[in-house]
Amino acid sequence: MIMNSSKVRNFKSVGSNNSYENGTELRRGPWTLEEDNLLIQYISCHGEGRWNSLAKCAGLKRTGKSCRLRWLNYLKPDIKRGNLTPHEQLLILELHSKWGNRWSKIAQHLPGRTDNEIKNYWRTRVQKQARQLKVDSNSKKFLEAIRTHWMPRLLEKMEQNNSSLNSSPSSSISTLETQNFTAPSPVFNQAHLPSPNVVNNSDMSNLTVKIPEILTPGKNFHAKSLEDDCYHVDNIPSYDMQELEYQDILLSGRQVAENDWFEDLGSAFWNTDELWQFRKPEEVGV
DNA sequence: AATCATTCCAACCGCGCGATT
DNA sequence: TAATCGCGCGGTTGGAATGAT
Repeated sequence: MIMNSSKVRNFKSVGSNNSYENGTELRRGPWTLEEDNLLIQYISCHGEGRWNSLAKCAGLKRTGKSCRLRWLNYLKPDIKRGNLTPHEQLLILELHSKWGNRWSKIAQHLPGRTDNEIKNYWRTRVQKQARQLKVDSNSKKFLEAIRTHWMPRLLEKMEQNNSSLNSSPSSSISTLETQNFTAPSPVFNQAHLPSPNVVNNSDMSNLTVKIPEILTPGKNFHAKSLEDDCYHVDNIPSYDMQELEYQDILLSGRQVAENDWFEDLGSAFWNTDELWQFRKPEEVGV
């Protein structure tokens, strides 16, 4: 992948404090096509690693760190481009609920996706929704919203993909995106999910997603507590009592709609074609 | 058409950890 | 054992692209 030429326009060299010991100035900012080619050629011949010496040996006036970043996030051949699939989005939501901001760890389970990409996705898409709803993205309210609204919607989306795949064998949608999922109907307590429940390796063909138990049959979609439903979030601070009051209103999928906040969320959340787009809070009365 | 605001993402930075000397 | 080095991670930023007014 060649860098966007518009980025090249703004290339700037570094100041005097960025230099090798021999006085050669280091470059910063967007990479040029020439630099990309140098890095690709060098790595194809010598492999990765020893980034500082690699940078020098390759004739790049860059820090090893910069070379590593450019390679891992952009130039590496198996980097996957384009929008995240519903499957990948669901994985991110689920894995983030387990591991928090452990982006590299999460990325290990999404082949071709980088930690940087996943981090950006979380900040620009997921946290945006939290901001629009005026809730903290780490708050219990928002996490429950993800679990009870977003995840089922993604599963539904995947089911749609699956259907179109079945009806259209020549579809370009990869079977890897759908084969391990049986998406539930929008009525959450009818959710049917695959097993086992664990993301078990980095091979996408073998990936399965652990869905919170709240979405599994027999749970009747009734949240009790974080402990009860095995919803683990490593880095989430303890909730204050006001937050905990929401325990009382986390009801079933249908009952949830009676709660103002969730009703607004629910209607705002899924009425658009794009999975991500809430309407603005004021438009939906939040 | 011009200006301003927002979104998105590539790239940078600081820090911590493990390996090496 | 302490000092140094190299690497990887998570957080943050800069600016192009896009949208709104």
